[in-house]
Amino acid sequence: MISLDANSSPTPEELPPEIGGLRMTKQRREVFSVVLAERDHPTANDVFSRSQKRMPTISLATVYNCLEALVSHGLVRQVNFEREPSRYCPNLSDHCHFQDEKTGTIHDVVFKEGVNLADFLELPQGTAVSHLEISLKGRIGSN
Amino acid sequence: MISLDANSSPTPEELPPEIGGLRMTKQRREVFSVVLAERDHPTANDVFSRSQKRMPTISLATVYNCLEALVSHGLVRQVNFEREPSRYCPNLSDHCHFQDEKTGTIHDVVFKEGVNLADFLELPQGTAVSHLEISLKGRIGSN
DNA sequence: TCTTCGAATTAGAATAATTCCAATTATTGC
DNA sequence: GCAATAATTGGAATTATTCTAATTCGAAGA
Repeated sequence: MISLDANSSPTPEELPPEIGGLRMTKQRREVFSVVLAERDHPTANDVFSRSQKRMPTISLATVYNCLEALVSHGLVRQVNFEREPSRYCPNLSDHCHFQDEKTGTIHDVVFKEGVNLADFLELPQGTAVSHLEISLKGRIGSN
Repeated sequence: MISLDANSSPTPEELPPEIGGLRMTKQRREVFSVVLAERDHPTANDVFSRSQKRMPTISLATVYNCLEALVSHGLVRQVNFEREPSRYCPNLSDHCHFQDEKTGTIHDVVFKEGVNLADFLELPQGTAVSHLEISLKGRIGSN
């Protein structure tokens, strides 16, 4: 699996020819490595401009295509806050997101050990949840 | 307060001149009564076309203005599912939303008695959550 | 009742994120 | 190396939403 080591992330060249069933191309490697590199929940546009540094010919449409491919193969998570542009997150562990209202910064928030949906939601019986998104907004500390 | 009785919802004329600090106008009454009338999480466009039935001169911009006024005064909730158009919900009780992937229908899901955020989230200390949105997607029953 | 003045409404233009399209370019399997 | 297939590209199109500037409304005071 692709490591999320905080101190080092793979360069595009280090990524294998296939990940999780998704055939990697030069552009997909570039985009994926950009998303892996900084855990700051970049928008498609952010990814685009960062990718352009190494690959000036990449197009925004391709960035969208690559992100969609990565998301649909479960390699990257798409994060939405209300009607803001989607953001992308390489952290695949179970977590949700908190946005600091002051700065706009998004922080990962993990679930407490061993909790699961049915513990806090009155789900109608027979529901199979395939997708869950929890988004928090607020202030942090003394801000 | 405005009742959410399942069997009857106020006509625009029945709404008072001011609700929750928001001065009501003809259009705001119309829009509000439309949102109160059917709990099917309509989009702004849905609200627009329903409003046009009684008030053919209302404009889409006004519907957006009214919805925004109602939302910012806490009379209506804005509901987002990924990048779909926003929907509007008159249910002000603490709840979240489940979207049936088959039909697109959105159902309200209530929290279990007495649960609160801190019970299931590892929130960094000092965070004040001002806004929370939980969106589920999946299949229901035998669908 | 008449006037005034801020707020609300309106139509239409503008914006911005995202998707689509048709043409080109890569890549894979033979 | 050569089809066949898939990915990339630039630009146009789409679409939800917001903005703008002009008009209209409505409450409050004269």
